[in-house]
Amino acid sequence: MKNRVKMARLEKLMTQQSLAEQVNVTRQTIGLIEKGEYNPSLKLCCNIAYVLEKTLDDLFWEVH
Amino acid sequence: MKNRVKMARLEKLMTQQSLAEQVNVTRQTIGLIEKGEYNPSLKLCCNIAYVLEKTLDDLFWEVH
DNA sequence: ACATAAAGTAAAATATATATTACATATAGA
DNA sequence: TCTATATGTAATATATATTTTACTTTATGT
Repeated sequence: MKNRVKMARLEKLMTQQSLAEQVNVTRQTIGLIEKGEYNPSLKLCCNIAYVLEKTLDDLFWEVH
Repeated sequence: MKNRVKMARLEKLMTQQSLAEQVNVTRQTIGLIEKGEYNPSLKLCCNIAYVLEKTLDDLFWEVH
């Protein structure tokens, strides 16, 4: 579950904590998603994408 | 969690059962996802998109 | 050197996605 | 009418995402 969340977050100069608050999860959840160790829910992915002003494909899609 | 899975599946003349088998979940899971009653995992969304030859955005993204 | 913010990490608890089993309904074909 | 296929739906069980709490590390500023 590699993704581009961390890059997109840093581009917006946003901390894990503030991203977490805006999408209503804990800092730990964001950390694990960025590390690729979680398989997050679609709803959470959408919320993250929305806050970071990206789309699902931008952050999570990879051509097989 | 509205989405366009059912449309994409029908376009490929594929049954819930066969889609389910190709992404390794049960028929019921596909049915509930199509109804929008589940909040599927990212991994499952990616697998569905891959089998249906779509991207995440094609099937699951909606502009807020 | 000290303090603070940000991030890494881990164990246990909780919430929920998904599986399993089972039964019902609708439709199309023989 | 009978049969088979596809789908809808529900209850219970299981796997796992996410929370909670807590400790640690790293960097930055004073």
